[in-house]
Amino acid sequence: MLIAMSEESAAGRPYHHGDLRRALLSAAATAIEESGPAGLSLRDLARRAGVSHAAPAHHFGDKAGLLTAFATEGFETLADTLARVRQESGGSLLELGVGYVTFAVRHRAHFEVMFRPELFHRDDAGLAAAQQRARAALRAGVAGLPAAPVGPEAARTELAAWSIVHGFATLWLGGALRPDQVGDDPEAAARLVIGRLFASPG
Amino acid sequence: MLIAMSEESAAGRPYHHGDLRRALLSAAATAIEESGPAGLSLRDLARRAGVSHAAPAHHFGDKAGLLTAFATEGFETLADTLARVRQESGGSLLELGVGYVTFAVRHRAHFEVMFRPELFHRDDAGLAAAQQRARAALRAGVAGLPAAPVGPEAARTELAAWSIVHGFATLWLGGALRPDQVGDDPEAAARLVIGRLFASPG
DNA sequence: GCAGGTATCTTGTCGATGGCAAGATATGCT
DNA sequence: AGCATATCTTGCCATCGACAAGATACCTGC
Repeated sequence: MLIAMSEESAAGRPYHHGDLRRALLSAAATAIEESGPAGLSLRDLARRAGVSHAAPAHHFGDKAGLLTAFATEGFETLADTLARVRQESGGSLLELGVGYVTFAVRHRAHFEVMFRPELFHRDDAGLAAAQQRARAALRAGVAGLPAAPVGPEAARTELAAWSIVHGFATLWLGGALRPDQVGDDPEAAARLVIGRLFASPG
Repeated sequence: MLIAMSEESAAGRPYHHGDLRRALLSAAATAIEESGPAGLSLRDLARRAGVSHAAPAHHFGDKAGLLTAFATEGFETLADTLARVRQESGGSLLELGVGYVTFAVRHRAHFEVMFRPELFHRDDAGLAAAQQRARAALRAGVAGLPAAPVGPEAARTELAAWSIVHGFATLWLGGALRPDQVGDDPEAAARLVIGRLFASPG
């Protein structure tokens, strides 16, 4: 519950590792980027953090618990990213979509876990709250359009926007898009694709 | 190499199981629908098929080999589905997109493996051929539009269409869409969403 | 400052899994 | 009929997730 970051963290290894929970989540990102969520092993994370094989269970209960925390972290980062983009771009839905893709590419490991509910505890309260935050950020992007749709049309627009950016991100991460066809810059490619759906007002 | 479907298959169990390869692929679909690709176990498949735990390895080499065959099967079915839809709908890109979503929902297990290259051998020749077939079916849908785009614009349209249907299917399968917001009929919801991108010419 | 309580981590174990090796058995070709 | 081969079985090992029990360091209350 408290942050036990003493001066020891600078010198030797902090006591009882000091911040194992964070270290494990960080190691998980690296491991998932290397081998995907299916190849993740709690024992491998423990080795990366330099602790015994059973240490992770204390912080997360089980493997799904760790991935629940990992997904929650992802949804929070996504919500923050979208909020910041909306601020900086003046409410452009195009830029919001590009921000979504940017998040997926830069936080590939998180993104790959976030939408795979069989990997984590989908009824976790913190997770649901983070999901709501991210969802609200997306909705605000649609609601803030100059010619903002209302009612069912708004929901449809939101879902269409979400679908196209989510689909592009997923296809990109899955390696389904040949570099010689879409280039090697995911943001530029995303901008062209999303532009096919919405003309940028900003 | 040959189909050993003798008259025994009707009476008792066919000898040496008869068609274990097919039985394992079929069992894999059921198992993946139940627990996702990550929870798949070769030993569980062997139990479902009534053979010893090492039997699957003979047909597929390893787990990734089985999933390679499984993904190939998926791409072939997808290509067939898209070709049939294009025939029946008279070349409507909207209906082609709906067909993509229908495939994903009705062959959920296949779809969940097909775009996760870390699960299979991505350099497999048969897999690549099946991917090409499916990809060509999608491209033909764009090329057959009444006002068919050409050059880079065609590629952009193709990618936008693929992204929006793939994204919608992925979000639907991942349970990210609340039934009270999009209903419980994926095809109807997909039609509305895709319609946001392309007006149906058919 | 110290003693009890607690959070954190370790060690040991169990059942299950993937993969490999070696052997058994049926099939088909000659 | 006999032999080569495809198919399947048995046995084994390293690894994994989960659990139980114990050790260690911290922290609170006095």
